[in-house]
Amino acid sequence: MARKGAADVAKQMRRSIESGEYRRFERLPASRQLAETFGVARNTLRDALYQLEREGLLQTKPGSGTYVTANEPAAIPNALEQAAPLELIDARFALEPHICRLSVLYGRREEFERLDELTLQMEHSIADPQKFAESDTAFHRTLATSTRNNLLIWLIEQINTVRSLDEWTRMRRLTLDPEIIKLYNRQHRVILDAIRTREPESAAIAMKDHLETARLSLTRASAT
Amino acid sequence: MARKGAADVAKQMRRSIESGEYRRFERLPASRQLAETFGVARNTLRDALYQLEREGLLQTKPGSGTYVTANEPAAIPNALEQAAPLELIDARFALEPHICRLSVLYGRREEFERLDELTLQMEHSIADPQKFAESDTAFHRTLATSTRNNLLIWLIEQINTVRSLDEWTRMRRLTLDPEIIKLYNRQHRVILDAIRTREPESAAIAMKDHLETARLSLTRASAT
DNA sequence: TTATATTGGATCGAAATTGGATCAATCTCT
DNA sequence: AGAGATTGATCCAATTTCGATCCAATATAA
Repeated sequence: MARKGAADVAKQMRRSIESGEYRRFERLPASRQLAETFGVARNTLRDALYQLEREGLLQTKPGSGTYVTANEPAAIPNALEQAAPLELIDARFALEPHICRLSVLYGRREEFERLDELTLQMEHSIADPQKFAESDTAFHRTLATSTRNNLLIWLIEQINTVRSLDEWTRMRRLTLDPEIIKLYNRQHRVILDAIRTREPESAAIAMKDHLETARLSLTRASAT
Repeated sequence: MARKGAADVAKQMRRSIESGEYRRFERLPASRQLAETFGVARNTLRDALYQLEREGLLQTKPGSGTYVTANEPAAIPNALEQAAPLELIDARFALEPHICRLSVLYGRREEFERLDELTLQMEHSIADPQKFAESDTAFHRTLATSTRNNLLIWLIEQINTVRSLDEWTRMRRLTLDPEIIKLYNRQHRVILDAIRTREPESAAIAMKDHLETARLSLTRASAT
């Protein structure tokens, strides 16, 4: 073999196409540019393209460009459905602490009152996991809303979509015993208080604690 | 340099339609105006429209206008298309530092090598904002990939579709002068080094610095 | 209804961009 | 050392894009 390899480039491009980065009918960048992007000679890149063309993924027209002929867009929404429980926790770990910080900055009084309401609801749902879960979802959604950041709101919505899937409701029945709910409620209080007193870092840390608890109860449940 | 082809315009419009930016039965802007919007000759734009018409997405009536005929998937709602520049920065602020931490935990050597490659490319693109931006996008995408978290990867993909929109390319032209690119390159190095030496918090902090810089240059550009 | 403006449709040559092809030099692995 | 792959460079032919101009169909306002 040698340094980079036409096969390696082909492999990488195949993944890009299958992942939906390039979709049907779309034109790939020019071969000269693609070669530079992959850090490879144009000759090698053309070998890679030729390989993919023989597989029926691409079609290249002289003087025009190289076009994607096949592709399965079904892979995109699957990323959400197939998300593993721990993957979801990690995603929330990334998003929600910062959402707390932004909520401190941009949140409005009426949203904080709404959060207070939802927390009260959860505190009255200690024996009802179903109702607790609904309020909990609304709590995190409202938190996202209070950032006034449409993109973040949308991202949280997507994550909530995952949480409402079948497997997740089952998982929740396993983890949501009254003791856990009480703990979650205390944590929600801490988060809300920190936001109301305008302490961004305290709020973020409180959220991290909350998510850490969720991760623990999840791993414990899946271990049994 | 890289001229924009009809297929590229078609790609953008296809995604705009599928994302719901243009709704069913709605009339598109006039072809002359659309051509200017895309920074392309009217001839090229018409080729793009013709492609989309053959795909059944559009229908054009001489003397009247071009109308959207299909648009049901609604997989990606408006929130993504209408995201403001600062909203996007905040979303990345939430996601990417934690992605750095996860990359330290789960990243593989070949991905770090790919990141190194991309950094080199960016360091050779100081005078070419277009190429820099492409490599930059790939850098952050690869970073997400290295977390092995499909949900996070998907979220970053969604955000990247926003970054590729028209307004963003225009905004990039305003902010990406050689000095800024050099600074970004240094920051990318710091991030990558921290990940390679397995220092999650350093990597996260470096990423925060990087995004803070991006935010500053953005606010400065929009202030002028 | 009529006049005017706006829309898409079509064509043209010049310039730019694209993929196709080839070759000697160099590198990598056996 | 030898076989095979990669590189970097050059030239070529096919195609596209551009910018401009003119035409026809429709929409709008008087």
